[in-house]
Amino acid sequence: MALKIYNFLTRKKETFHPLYEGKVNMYVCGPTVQDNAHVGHAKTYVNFDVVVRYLRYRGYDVLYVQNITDVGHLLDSGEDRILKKARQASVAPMQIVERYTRLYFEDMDALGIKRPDISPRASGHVPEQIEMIKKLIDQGHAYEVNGSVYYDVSSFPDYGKLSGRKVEDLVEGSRIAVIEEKRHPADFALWKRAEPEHLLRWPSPWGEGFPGWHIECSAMSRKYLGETFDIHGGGIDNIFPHNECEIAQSEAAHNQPFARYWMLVGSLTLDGVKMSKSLGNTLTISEALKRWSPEAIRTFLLSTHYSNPVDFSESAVEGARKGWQRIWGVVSLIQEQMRKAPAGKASEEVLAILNDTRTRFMQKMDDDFNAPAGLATLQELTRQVFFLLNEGDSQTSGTLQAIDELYQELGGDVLGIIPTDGRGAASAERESGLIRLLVDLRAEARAGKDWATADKIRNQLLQLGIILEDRPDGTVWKVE
RNA sequence: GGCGACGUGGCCAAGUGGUAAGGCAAGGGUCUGCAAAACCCUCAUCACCGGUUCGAAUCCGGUCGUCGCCUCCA
Repeated sequence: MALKIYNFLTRKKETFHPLYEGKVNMYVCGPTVQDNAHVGHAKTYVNFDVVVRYLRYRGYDVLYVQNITDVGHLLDSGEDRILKKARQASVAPMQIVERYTRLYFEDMDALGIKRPDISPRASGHVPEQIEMIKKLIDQGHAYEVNGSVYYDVSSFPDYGKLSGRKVEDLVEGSRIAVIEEKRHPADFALWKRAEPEHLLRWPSPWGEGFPGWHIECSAMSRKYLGETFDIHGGGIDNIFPHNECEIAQSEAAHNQPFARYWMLVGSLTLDGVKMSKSLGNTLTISEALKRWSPEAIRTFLLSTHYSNPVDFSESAVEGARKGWQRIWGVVSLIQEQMRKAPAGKASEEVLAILNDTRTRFMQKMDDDFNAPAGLATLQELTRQVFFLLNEGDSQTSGTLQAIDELYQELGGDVLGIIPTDGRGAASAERESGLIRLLVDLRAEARAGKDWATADKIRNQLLQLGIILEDRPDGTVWKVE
Protein backbone atom coordinates (compact mmCIF):
# COMPACT_ATOMS: atom_id res chain seq x y z
CA MET A 1 0.00 0.00 0.00
CA ALA A 2 1.20 3.45 -0.79
CA LEU A 3 0.47 6.58 1.15
CA LYS A 4 -1.09 9.31 -0.91
CA ILE A 5 -1.28 12.97 -0.06
CA TYR A 6 -3.20 15.71 -1.78
CA ASN A 7 -0.50 18.22 -2.57
CA PHE A 8 -1.94 21.70 -2.63
CA LEU A 9 1.05 22.93 -4.59
CA THR A 10 0.28 20.71 -7.57
CA ARG A 11 -3.42 20.38 -6.79
CA LYS A 12 -3.10 16.66 -7.22
CA LYS A 13 -3.17 13.60 -5.04
CA GLU A 14 0.36 12.21 -5.16
CA THR A 15 2.08 9.13 -3.82
CA PHE A 16 4.18 10.24 -0.90
CA HIS A 17 7.93 9.82 -1.29
CA PRO A 18 9.91 11.52 1.45
CA LEU A 19 13.19 13.16 0.60
CA TYR A 20 15.05 10.72 2.79
CA GLU A 21 13.87 7.13 2.96
CA GLY A 22 11.85 6.47 6.08
CA LYS A 23 12.22 9.99 7.39
CA VAL A 24 9.63 12.76 7.29
CA ASN A 25 10.53 16.37 7.95
CA MET A 26 7.43 18.34 8.61
CA TYR A 27 6.60 21.93 9.45
CA VAL A 28 3.23 23.32 10.50
CA CYS A 29 2.53 26.99 11.02
CA GLY A 30 1.83 27.53 14.68
CA PRO A 31 -0.18 30.19 16.48
CA THR A 32 0.51 33.81 17.17
CA VAL A 33 0.46 33.82 20.94
CA GLN A 34 -1.53 36.89 21.70
CA ASP A 35 -4.84 35.42 22.84
CA ASN A 36 -6.51 32.20 23.97
CA ALA A 37 -6.54 29.35 21.48
CA HIS A 38 -9.96 28.66 20.01
CA VAL A 39 -11.66 25.67 18.44
CA GLY A 40 -10.35 26.70 15.04
CA HIS A 41 -6.84 26.08 16.33
CA ALA A 42 -8.13 22.80 17.72
CA LYS A 43 -9.20 21.66 14.27
CA THR A 44 -5.92 22.49 12.60
CA TYR A 45 -3.73 20.95 15.24
CA VAL A 46 -5.87 17.89 15.89
CA ASN A 47 -5.86 17.23 12.16
CA PHE A 48 -2.09 17.46 11.95
CA ASP A 49 -1.72 15.52 15.18
CA VAL A 50 -3.41 12.60 13.49
CA VAL A 51 -1.27 13.05 10.38
CA VAL A 52 1.86 12.80 12.51
CA ARG A 53 0.50 9.92 14.56
CA TYR A 54 -0.39 8.01 11.44
CA LEU A 55 2.96 8.63 9.78
CA ARG A 56 4.64 7.29 12.89
CA TYR A 57 2.25 4.37 13.08
CA ARG A 58 3.26 3.58 9.54
CA GLY A 59 6.88 3.49 10.59
CA TYR A 60 8.17 6.87 9.48
CA ASP A 61 10.66 8.70 11.63
CA VAL A 62 8.92 12.06 11.82
CA LEU A 63 10.52 15.31 12.87
CA TYR A 64 7.62 17.65 13.56
CA VAL A 65 8.33 21.35 13.92
CA GLN A 66 5.68 23.88 14.77
CA ASN A 67 6.58 27.48 15.44
CA ILE A 68 5.37 29.90 18.06
CA THR A 69 4.98 33.36 16.59
CA ASP A 70 5.60 35.82 19.35
CA VAL A 71 6.70 38.86 17.42
CA GLY A 72 5.95 40.55 14.18
CA HIS A 73 2.21 40.66 13.68
CA LEU A 74 0.97 44.16 13.06
CA LEU A 75 -2.47 45.65 13.13
CA ASP A 76 -3.75 47.79 10.28
CA SER A 77 -2.69 50.78 12.25
CA GLY A 78 0.86 49.49 12.17
CA GLU A 79 0.58 48.65 15.82
CA ASP A 80 1.89 45.39 17.18
CA ARG A 81 -0.89 43.22 18.56
CA ILE A 82 1.23 41.91 21.37
CA LEU A 83 2.40 45.35 22.38
CA LYS A 84 -1.14 46.60 22.38
CA LYS A 85 -2.22 43.84 24.70
CA ALA A 86 0.77 44.36 26.94
CA ARG A 87 0.01 48.01 27.28
CA GLN A 88 -3.62 47.30 28.13
CA ALA A 89 -2.54 44.88 30.84
CA SER A 90 0.40 47.02 31.95
CA VAL A 91 2.86 44.18 31.66
CA ALA A 92 5.94 43.51 29.58
CA PRO A 93 5.26 42.22 26.08
CA MET A 94 7.16 39.03 26.77
CA GLN A 95 4.86 38.33 29.70
CA ILE A 96 1.92 38.32 27.32
CA VAL A 97 3.75 36.03 24.99
CA GLU A 98 4.77 33.68 27.76
CA ARG A 99 1.32 33.55 29.21
CA TYR A 100 -0.43 32.65 25.97
CA THR A 101 2.27 30.23 24.99
CA ARG A 102 1.72 28.30 28.19
CA LEU A 103 -2.04 28.40 27.75
CA TYR A 104 -1.66 27.20 24.20
CA PHE A 105 0.31 24.15 25.28
CA GLU A 106 -2.16 23.47 28.08
CA ASP A 107 -5.02 23.49 25.61
CA MET A 108 -3.19 21.28 23.15
CA ASP A 109 -2.25 18.85 25.91
CA ALA A 110 -5.84 18.75 27.10
CA LEU A 111 -6.95 17.80 23.61
CA GLY A 112 -4.52 14.91 23.57
CA ILE A 113 -2.38 16.51 20.88
CA LYS A 114 1.17 15.22 20.99
CA ARG A 115 3.62 18.04 21.28
CA PRO A 116 5.74 18.91 18.28
CA ASP A 117 9.34 17.75 18.51
CA ILE A 118 10.50 21.34 18.27
CA SER A 119 8.46 24.46 19.06
CA PRO A 120 10.78 27.27 18.04
CA ARG A 121 9.87 30.82 18.92
CA ALA A 122 10.26 33.66 16.49
CA SER A 123 11.73 35.93 19.15
CA GLY A 124 14.41 33.35 19.84
CA HIS A 125 15.51 33.24 16.21
CA VAL A 126 16.04 36.86 15.30
CA PRO A 127 19.67 36.32 14.26
CA GLU A 128 18.63 33.59 11.84
CA GLN A 129 15.98 35.87 10.40
CA ILE A 130 18.44 38.71 9.99
CA GLU A 131 20.86 36.38 8.22
CA MET A 132 18.19 35.35 5.80
CA ILE A 133 17.15 38.93 5.12
CA LYS A 134 20.74 39.87 4.40
CA LYS A 135 20.94 37.04 1.95
CA LEU A 136 17.79 38.18 0.20
CA ILE A 137 19.16 41.70 -0.11
CA ASP A 138 22.45 40.40 -1.47
CA GLN A 139 20.67 38.38 -4.07
CA GLY A 140 18.53 41.28 -5.19
CA HIS A 141 15.24 40.00 -3.79
CA ALA A 142 14.88 42.66 -1.12
CA TYR A 143 15.64 46.31 -0.56
CA GLU A 144 16.10 48.56 2.43
CA VAL A 145 14.25 51.83 2.91
CA ASN A 146 14.50 54.01 6.00
CA GLY A 147 15.48 51.18 8.29
CA SER A 148 12.87 48.75 6.96
CA VAL A 149 13.45 45.95 4.50
CA TYR A 150 10.90 44.81 1.95
CA TYR A 151 10.73 41.79 -0.27
CA ASP A 152 10.65 42.69 -3.95
CA VAL A 153 7.81 40.56 -5.25
CA SER A 154 8.66 41.33 -8.86
CA SER A 155 12.01 39.57 -8.39
CA PHE A 156 10.34 36.22 -7.84
CA PRO A 157 8.31 35.10 -10.85
CA ASP A 158 6.82 32.16 -8.97
CA TYR A 159 5.14 34.44 -6.46
CA GLY A 160 1.54 33.25 -6.26
CA LYS A 161 2.13 29.67 -7.37
CA LEU A 162 0.63 28.10 -4.26
CA SER A 163 -2.47 30.25 -3.95
CA GLY A 164 -2.96 30.79 -7.67
CA ARG A 165 -2.79 34.53 -7.45
CA LYS A 166 -1.19 37.03 -9.73
CA VAL A 167 0.45 40.17 -8.51
CA GLU A 168 -1.55 42.22 -11.02
CA ASP A 169 -4.81 40.90 -9.56
CA LEU A 170 -3.70 41.89 -6.11
CA VAL A 171 -3.26 45.45 -7.14
CA GLU A 172 -6.64 45.37 -8.84
CA GLY A 173 -8.19 44.43 -5.53
CA SER A 174 -6.64 47.58 -4.14
CA ARG A 175 -7.15 46.35 -0.63
CA ILE A 176 -3.46 46.27 0.02
CA ALA A 177 -2.43 49.06 2.28
CA VAL A 178 -0.28 51.40 0.30
CA ILE A 179 2.87 52.19 2.16
CA GLU A 180 4.74 54.92 0.41
CA GLU A 181 8.18 53.54 0.92
CA LYS A 182 7.39 50.23 -0.75
CA ARG A 183 8.30 50.02 -4.41
CA HIS A 184 5.28 47.90 -5.20
CA PRO A 185 2.08 47.61 -3.17
CA ALA A 186 2.42 43.82 -3.05
CA ASP A 187 5.92 43.92 -1.57
CA PHE A 188 5.93 42.74 2.01
CA ALA A 189 8.03 43.57 5.04
CA LEU A 190 10.95 41.40 6.07
CA TRP A 191 12.14 43.84 8.70
CA LYS A 192 10.45 46.83 10.21
CA ARG A 193 12.04 49.88 11.69
CA ALA A 194 11.06 50.21 15.37
CA GLU A 195 9.43 53.45 16.34
CA PRO A 196 10.53 54.80 19.72
CA GLU A 197 7.53 53.38 21.58
CA HIS A 198 8.02 49.93 20.12
CA LEU A 199 9.31 47.76 22.96
CA LEU A 200 10.03 44.51 21.13
CA ARG A 201 13.14 45.50 19.21
CA TRP A 202 16.46 44.09 18.13
CA PRO A 203 19.59 45.61 16.64
CA SER A 204 20.16 44.84 12.98
CA PRO A 205 22.28 46.03 10.07
CA TRP A 206 19.39 48.41 9.26
CA GLY A 207 19.02 49.82 12.74
CA GLU A 208 16.77 48.87 15.62
CA GLY A 209 13.68 47.01 14.52
CA PHE A 210 11.80 43.74 14.46
CA PRO A 211 11.15 41.00 11.92
CA GLY A 212 8.14 40.86 9.62
CA TRP A 213 5.50 38.25 10.04
CA HIS A 214 6.47 35.74 7.37
CA ILE A 215 10.20 35.51 7.72
CA GLU A 216 10.25 33.49 10.95
CA CYS A 217 8.72 30.43 9.33
CA SER A 218 11.27 30.51 6.54
CA ALA A 219 14.19 30.99 8.89
CA MET A 220 13.15 28.43 11.47
CA SER A 221 12.07 25.72 9.06
CA ARG A 222 15.45 26.01 7.38
CA LYS A 223 17.28 25.83 10.68
CA TYR A 224 15.58 22.67 11.87
CA LEU A 225 14.47 20.92 8.70
CA GLY A 226 16.78 22.16 5.98
CA GLU A 227 16.27 24.14 2.81
CA THR A 228 14.01 21.51 1.31
CA PHE A 229 11.75 19.41 3.48
CA ASP A 230 8.82 17.09 3.03
CA ILE A 231 5.56 18.44 4.36
CA HIS A 232 4.41 21.96 5.09
CA GLY A 233 1.07 22.27 6.82
CA GLY A 234 -1.20 24.99 8.06
CA GLY A 235 -4.67 26.42 7.97
CA ILE A 236 -5.87 27.28 4.49
CA ASP A 237 -6.65 30.80 5.61
CA ASN A 238 -2.94 31.40 5.72
CA ILE A 239 -2.32 30.38 2.15
CA PHE A 240 -2.16 34.01 1.21
CA PRO A 241 -0.19 35.96 1.94
CA HIS A 242 1.67 34.01 4.61
CA ASN A 243 2.45 30.68 2.90
CA GLU A 244 3.06 32.40 -0.40
CA CYS A 245 5.57 34.70 1.23
CA GLU A 246 7.32 31.81 2.92
CA ILE A 247 7.87 30.17 -0.44
CA ALA A 248 9.08 33.39 -1.99
CA GLN A 249 11.56 34.02 0.82
CA SER A 250 12.91 30.51 1.11
CA GLU A 251 13.18 29.63 -2.54
CA ALA A 252 14.73 32.96 -3.43
CA ALA A 253 17.23 32.80 -0.59
CA HIS A 254 18.30 29.19 -1.06
CA ASN A 255 17.63 28.59 -4.70
CA GLN A 256 16.10 25.28 -3.71
CA PRO A 257 12.55 24.02 -3.62
CA PHE A 258 10.95 24.77 -0.25
CA ALA A 259 8.32 22.29 0.97
CA ARG A 260 7.59 19.34 -1.30
CA TYR A 261 4.06 18.61 -0.15
CA TRP A 262 1.65 21.27 1.02
CA MET A 263 -1.21 20.18 3.22
CA LEU A 264 -3.78 22.82 4.10
CA VAL A 265 -6.56 22.32 6.60
CA GLY A 266 -10.05 23.66 5.93
CA SER A 267 -11.35 26.42 8.13
CA LEU A 268 -13.74 26.03 11.00
CA THR A 269 -16.88 28.10 11.30
CA LEU A 270 -18.91 28.57 14.45
CA ASP A 271 -22.63 28.23 13.80
CA GLY A 272 -22.03 29.00 10.19
CA VAL A 273 -19.80 32.02 10.64
CA LYS A 274 -16.07 32.08 10.56
CA MET A 275 -14.49 32.82 13.88
CA SER A 276 -12.12 35.67 13.72
CA LYS A 277 -10.44 38.04 16.03
CA SER A 278 -11.96 40.96 14.26
CA LEU A 279 -15.50 39.61 14.60
CA GLY A 280 -14.93 38.49 18.15
CA ASN A 281 -17.12 35.38 17.82
CA THR A 282 -14.62 32.95 19.21
CA LEU A 283 -15.14 29.82 21.23
CA THR A 284 -12.00 29.03 23.13
CA ILE A 285 -10.74 25.52 23.61
CA SER A 286 -11.03 25.72 27.37
CA GLU A 287 -14.66 26.80 27.04
CA ALA A 288 -15.39 23.94 24.68
CA LEU A 289 -13.72 21.50 27.08
CA LYS A 290 -16.11 22.50 29.83
CA ARG A 291 -18.88 21.23 27.66
CA TRP A 292 -17.38 18.24 25.86
CA SER A 293 -14.68 15.72 26.54
CA PRO A 294 -11.43 15.91 24.58
CA GLU A 295 -12.31 12.60 22.93
CA ALA A 296 -15.69 13.92 21.82
CA ILE A 297 -14.14 17.05 20.37
CA ARG A 298 -11.47 15.05 18.59
CA THR A 299 -14.06 12.69 17.20
CA PHE A 300 -16.03 15.64 15.92
CA LEU A 301 -13.00 17.24 14.33
CA LEU A 302 -11.96 13.95 12.75
CA SER A 303 -15.38 13.19 11.36
CA THR A 304 -14.71 15.47 8.40
CA HIS A 305 -11.74 15.20 6.08
CA TYR A 306 -9.00 17.58 7.17
CA SER A 307 -9.11 19.58 3.96
CA ASN A 308 -12.82 20.34 4.27
CA PRO A 309 -14.36 23.16 6.22
CA VAL A 310 -16.25 22.26 9.39
CA ASP A 311 -19.08 24.01 11.12
CA PHE A 312 -18.87 23.78 14.87
CA SER A 313 -22.40 23.64 16.19
CA GLU A 314 -24.07 22.22 19.25
CA SER A 315 -25.94 19.55 17.34
CA ALA A 316 -23.02 18.46 15.18
CA VAL A 317 -20.69 18.07 18.14
CA GLU A 318 -23.37 16.25 20.09
CA GLY A 319 -23.83 13.81 17.23
CA ALA A 320 -20.14 13.12 17.18
CA ARG A 321 -20.07 12.73 20.94
CA LYS A 322 -22.73 10.10 20.86
CA GLY A 323 -21.00 8.30 18.05
CA TRP A 324 -17.84 8.28 20.13
CA GLN A 325 -19.72 6.95 23.14
CA ARG A 326 -20.62 3.89 21.14
CA ILE A 327 -16.98 3.08 20.53
CA TRP A 328 -16.05 3.93 24.09
CA GLY A 329 -18.90 1.72 25.27
CA VAL A 330 -17.54 -1.34 23.56
CA VAL A 331 -14.01 -0.67 24.78
CA SER A 332 -15.24 -0.30 28.36
CA LEU A 333 -17.24 -3.49 28.05
CA ILE A 334 -14.28 -5.41 26.70
CA GLN A 335 -12.13 -4.23 29.56
CA GLU A 336 -14.75 -5.25 32.09
CA GLN A 337 -15.20 -8.66 30.53
CA MET A 338 -11.49 -9.31 30.46
CA ARG A 339 -11.48 -9.53 34.24
CA LYS A 340 -13.52 -12.70 34.32
CA ALA A 341 -12.94 -14.17 30.88
CA PRO A 342 -11.84 -17.79 30.68
CA ALA A 343 -8.21 -18.12 29.68
CA GLY A 344 -7.55 -19.13 26.14
CA LYS A 345 -6.11 -18.14 22.83
CA ALA A 346 -7.76 -15.64 20.54
CA SER A 347 -10.28 -17.11 18.16
CA GLU A 348 -9.18 -17.33 14.56
CA GLU A 349 -12.47 -15.96 13.40
CA VAL A 350 -12.08 -12.83 15.51
CA LEU A 351 -8.47 -12.37 14.51
CA ALA A 352 -9.58 -12.41 10.89
CA ILE A 353 -12.11 -9.67 11.58
CA LEU A 354 -9.47 -7.61 13.38
CA ASN A 355 -6.96 -7.97 10.61
CA ASP A 356 -9.54 -7.03 8.06
CA THR A 357 -10.43 -3.95 10.09
CA ARG A 358 -6.82 -2.90 10.38
CA THR A 359 -6.31 -3.33 6.64
CA ARG A 360 -9.34 -1.27 5.76
CA PHE A 361 -8.45 1.37 8.29
CA MET A 362 -5.00 1.73 6.78
CA GLN A 363 -6.36 1.83 3.26
CA LYS A 364 -8.52 4.78 4.24
CA MET A 365 -5.76 6.57 6.08
CA ASP A 366 -3.34 5.90 3.24
CA ASP A 367 -5.72 7.79 1.02
CA ASP A 368 -4.77 11.30 2.08
CA PHE A 369 -5.41 10.66 5.77
CA ASN A 370 -9.10 9.95 5.41
CA ALA A 371 -9.82 9.94 9.12
CA PRO A 372 -13.62 10.02 8.81
CA ALA A 373 -13.54 6.88 6.71
CA GLY A 374 -11.07 5.33 9.15
CA LEU A 375 -13.41 6.17 11.98
CA ALA A 376 -16.19 4.43 10.11
CA THR A 377 -14.20 1.18 10.02
CA LEU A 378 -14.00 1.38 13.82
CA GLN A 379 -17.74 1.89 13.98
CA GLU A 380 -18.27 -1.16 11.82
CA LEU A 381 -15.94 -3.16 14.00
CA THR A 382 -17.88 -1.97 17.01
CA ARG A 383 -21.10 -3.42 15.68
CA GLN A 384 -19.39 -6.75 15.09
CA VAL A 385 -17.83 -6.80 18.53
CA PHE A 386 -21.06 -5.98 20.31
CA PHE A 387 -22.71 -8.77 18.37
CA LEU A 388 -19.95 -11.12 19.45
CA LEU A 389 -20.23 -10.14 23.10
CA ASN A 390 -23.97 -10.70 23.04
CA GLU A 391 -23.54 -14.30 21.99
CA GLY A 392 -24.09 -16.86 24.68
CA ASP A 393 -20.54 -18.15 24.91
CA SER A 394 -18.15 -15.90 26.76
CA GLN A 395 -15.08 -15.02 24.77
CA THR A 396 -11.63 -16.07 25.86
CA SER A 397 -9.22 -13.63 27.43
CA GLY A 398 -7.05 -13.95 24.34
CA THR A 399 -9.87 -12.86 22.09
CA LEU A 400 -10.85 -9.96 24.28
CA GLN A 401 -7.29 -8.83 24.59
CA ALA A 402 -6.77 -8.90 20.85
CA ILE A 403 -9.85 -6.77 20.35
CA ASP A 404 -8.81 -4.36 23.05
CA GLU A 405 -5.38 -4.03 21.51
CA LEU A 406 -6.77 -3.12 18.13
CA TYR A 407 -8.89 -0.37 19.65
CA GLN A 408 -5.86 0.93 21.49
CA GLU A 409 -3.84 0.78 18.30
CA LEU A 410 -6.21 2.43 15.84
CA GLY A 411 -8.49 4.39 18.13
CA GLY A 412 -5.86 5.20 20.73
CA ASP A 413 -2.46 5.52 19.11
CA VAL A 414 -3.57 6.81 15.71
CA LEU A 415 -6.77 8.76 16.26
CA GLY A 416 -6.27 9.57 19.92
CA ILE A 417 -9.91 9.06 20.85
CA ILE A 418 -9.47 6.14 23.24
CA PRO A 419 -8.10 7.24 26.60
CA THR A 420 -5.09 5.09 27.25
CA ASP A 421 -4.80 5.76 30.96
CA GLY A 422 -8.07 5.76 32.89
CA ARG A 423 -8.93 2.25 34.00
CA GLY A 424 -5.45 0.86 34.17
CA ALA A 425 -3.67 3.72 35.87
CA ALA A 426 -2.46 3.24 39.41
CA SER A 427 -4.56 6.10 40.72
CA ALA A 428 -7.65 4.53 39.20
CA GLU A 429 -7.11 1.13 40.77
CA ARG A 430 -8.57 2.16 44.08
CA GLU A 431 -11.51 3.82 42.40
CA SER A 432 -12.19 0.72 40.35
CA GLY A 433 -12.20 -1.35 43.51
CA LEU A 434 -14.66 0.97 45.19
CA ILE A 435 -16.98 0.94 42.24
CA ARG A 436 -16.92 -2.84 42.13
CA LEU A 437 -17.75 -2.93 45.80
CA LEU A 438 -20.82 -0.81 45.14
CA VAL A 439 -21.75 -2.91 42.17
CA ASP A 440 -21.55 -6.02 44.36
CA LEU A 441 -23.69 -4.45 47.08
CA ARG A 442 -26.21 -3.49 44.45
CA ALA A 443 -26.24 -7.04 43.13
CA GLU A 444 -27.12 -8.25 46.61
CA ALA A 445 -29.89 -5.68 46.86
CA ARG A 446 -31.25 -6.76 43.51
CA ALA A 447 -31.14 -10.38 44.52
CA GLY A 448 -33.35 -9.45 47.46
CA LYS A 449 -35.57 -7.34 45.17
CA ASP A 450 -34.58 -4.27 47.11
CA TRP A 451 -35.04 -2.02 44.08
CA ALA A 452 -34.86 1.19 46.09
CA THR A 453 -31.31 0.47 47.22
CA ALA A 454 -30.32 -0.84 43.81
CA ASP A 455 -31.59 2.27 42.06
CA LYS A 456 -30.04 4.55 44.61
CA ILE A 457 -26.60 3.11 43.96
CA ARG A 458 -27.06 3.29 40.22
CA ASN A 459 -28.39 6.85 40.28
CA GLN A 460 -25.76 8.20 42.58
CA LEU A 461 -22.98 6.64 40.58
CA LEU A 462 -24.54 8.16 37.49
CA GLN A 463 -24.28 11.56 39.16
CA LEU A 464 -20.56 10.93 39.36
CA GLY A 465 -20.42 10.03 35.70
CA ILE A 466 -20.34 6.29 36.19
CA ILE A 467 -22.84 4.32 34.17
CA LEU A 468 -24.02 0.87 35.25
CA GLU A 469 -25.44 -1.58 32.76
CA ASP A 470 -27.09 -4.82 33.76
CA ARG A 471 -26.23 -7.61 31.40
CA PRO A 472 -27.42 -11.21 31.53
CA ASP A 473 -24.04 -12.24 32.91
CA GLY A 474 -23.77 -9.46 35.48
CA THR A 475 -23.42 -5.72 35.83
CA VAL A 476 -20.69 -3.78 34.07
CA TRP A 477 -19.70 -0.17 34.54
CA LYS A 478 -18.14 2.49 32.40
CA VAL A 479 -17.17 6.09 32.71
CA GLU A 480 -19.30 8.59 30.86
C1' G B 1 -14.35 43.13 -8.45
C1' G B 2 -10.44 38.92 -8.52
C1' C B 3 -9.08 33.87 -6.85
C1' G B 4 -10.62 29.24 -4.70
C1' A B 5 -13.63 25.49 -2.30
C1' C B 6 -18.12 23.29 -1.76
C1' G B 7 -23.58 21.80 -2.52
C1' U B 8 -24.90 13.58 -0.96
C1' G B 9 -31.24 11.03 3.36
C1' G B 10 -34.23 15.22 9.09
C1' C B 11 -28.72 16.42 10.83
C1' C B 12 -23.18 15.31 10.38
C1' A B 13 -20.43 12.81 6.63
C1' A B 14 -17.36 9.00 3.31
C1' G B 15 -17.48 7.90 -1.72
C1' U B 16 -14.29 11.11 -8.06
C1' G B 17 -16.94 6.23 -14.05
C1' G B 18 -20.22 0.52 -12.83
C1' U B 19 -26.24 0.95 -9.93
C1' A B 20 -25.00 5.30 -2.62
C1' A B 21 -19.76 3.61 3.90
C1' G B 22 -20.45 5.15 8.81
C1' G B 23 -22.48 8.11 12.94
C1' C B 24 -26.68 11.02 15.05
C1' A B 25 -31.97 11.47 15.01
C1' A B 26 -36.78 8.89 13.94
C1' G B 27 -40.28 4.53 13.70
C1' G B 28 -41.08 -0.89 14.73
C1' G B 29 -39.29 -5.30 17.36
C1' U B 30 -35.93 -8.32 21.03
C1' C B 31 -33.69 -8.13 25.83
C1' U B 32 -34.47 -5.81 31.11
C1' G B 33 -37.40 -5.62 38.01
C1' C B 34 -37.30 -0.73 35.94
C1' A B 35 -33.58 1.47 33.15
C1' A B 36 -29.35 1.94 30.24
C1' A B 37 -26.66 -0.29 26.63
C1' A B 38 -26.80 -3.61 22.77
C1' C B 39 -28.91 -6.47 18.75
C1' C B 40 -32.53 -6.98 14.42
C1' C B 41 -35.72 -4.35 10.79
C1' U B 42 -37.28 0.38 8.21
C1' C B 43 -35.57 5.29 6.27
C1' A B 44 -31.54 8.96 0.03
C1' U B 45 -30.32 8.30 -6.42
C1' C B 46 -26.48 12.42 -4.74
C1' A B 47 -28.68 21.48 -5.80
C1' C B 48 -30.78 22.33 -10.89
C1' C B 49 -30.35 22.12 -16.45
C1' G B 50 -27.83 20.20 -20.63
C1' G B 51 -23.79 17.15 -22.66
C1' U B 52 -19.97 12.90 -23.01
C1' U B 53 -20.39 7.47 -22.10
C1' C B 54 -22.89 0.88 -22.76
C1' G B 55 -23.02 3.13 -17.87
C1' A B 56 -22.03 9.32 -13.77
C1' A B 57 -23.07 11.51 -7.33
C1' U B 58 -18.30 10.76 -9.70
C1' C B 59 -16.08 13.75 -16.45
C1' C B 60 -17.48 18.51 -19.46
C1' G B 61 -20.56 23.18 -19.99
C1' G B 62 -24.12 26.36 -17.81
C1' U B 63 -27.51 28.09 -13.76
C1' C B 64 -28.61 28.80 -8.66
C1' G B 65 -26.84 28.66 -3.69
C1' U B 66 -23.31 28.46 0.53
C1' C B 67 -18.51 29.35 2.37
C1' G B 68 -13.40 30.87 2.38
C1' C B 69 -9.25 34.04 0.72
C1' C B 70 -7.76 38.84 -1.37
C1' U B 71 -6.79 42.88 5.64
C1' C B 72 -5.04 40.20 11.48
C1' C B 73 -6.34 35.17 11.54
C1' A B 74 -5.25 27.93 12.35
